[in-house]
Amino acid sequence: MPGISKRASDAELWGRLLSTQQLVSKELDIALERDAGIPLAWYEVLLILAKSPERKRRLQELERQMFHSQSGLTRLVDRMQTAGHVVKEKVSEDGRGVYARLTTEGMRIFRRAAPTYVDVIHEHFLHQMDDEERAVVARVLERVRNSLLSADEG
Amino acid sequence: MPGISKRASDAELWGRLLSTQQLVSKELDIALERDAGIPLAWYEVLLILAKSPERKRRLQELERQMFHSQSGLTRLVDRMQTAGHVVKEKVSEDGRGVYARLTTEGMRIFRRAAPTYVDVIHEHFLHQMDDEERAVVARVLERVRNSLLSADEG
DNA sequence: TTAAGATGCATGCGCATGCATATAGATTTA
DNA sequence: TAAATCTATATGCATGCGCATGCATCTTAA
Repeated sequence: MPGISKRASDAELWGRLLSTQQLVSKELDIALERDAGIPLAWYEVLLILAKSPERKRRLQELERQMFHSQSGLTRLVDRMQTAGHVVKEKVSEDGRGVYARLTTEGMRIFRRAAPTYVDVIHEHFLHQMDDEERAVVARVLERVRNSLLSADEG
Repeated sequence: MPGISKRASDAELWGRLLSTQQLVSKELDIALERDAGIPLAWYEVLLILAKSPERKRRLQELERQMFHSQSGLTRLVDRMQTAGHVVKEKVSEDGRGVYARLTTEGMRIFRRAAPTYVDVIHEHFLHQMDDEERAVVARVLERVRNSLLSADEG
């Protein structure tokens, strides 16, 4: 009954993606908390800022690159500022805007956290597939994402 | 430079999985809220219960099949009971245990929600890949999940 | 140049979550 | 069989989130 088993595995595919994401994220969060004392959400901000010119980025841009609401991002950055990892700075060209800028301390924490993050992703995710499988997964995920992003426009 | 682009796409692969999961989940949540008036988390409970013998399941078992803490599950079921979708019942063989049982109303809501759920998963996820790709993705995700589950035991 | 609307961020509020702990019942052990 | 231990669920508490809204600033157009 290839038809039946095919349908069954189809129905499960989304569930597998979900549990994979949850398990890897949980693993990342625990490892980062242990090795660098920060939650995963903070690492994601540190990563974006560390790759940005002048190690700063407007909240607005952070919001688009992350999956947080606007208010959620404001407060996430607030907490990181309290912890000394970032500072908020006014945007001179736009009186409404605010930059989040990485501090030296924030950069230090990022450097400590990065190897942990990379290790977990490699060990539990990337190393579990060969080159060909990686290519297929990348292609499929990209297609799915584009389908959703273009749907949102309408 | 195949080496460089390969590394670049590797680094992004986890990010793509993450954003795919977030976008599809968001889409599901919005669609279910609109068509059946329930959040995604409720649908997941309804689905498990609807497939269970006598449409009931112990909280303990629900907890294992879902990604919620024990207390989170207690309260999720509480809210669904308040809404009339499930009832909690004592387990006669174990005085500590509690069943969550689907009510007629809960089943009604599930029947209304199911087509929406299935449609979104198909349109935005399953239909975005062919049979061969589906097989690869299923295989890879299963391997990743097993790697994480066996790691947790240690 | 000024009024109408759009944009960027902050904040009050209520909800859901997880952790730690409490409680009640089951099981093991001496 | 009483005490110790373990298990299933509930609950107090702190935290983080999103929505709705507020306020300041920018843009547009007549």
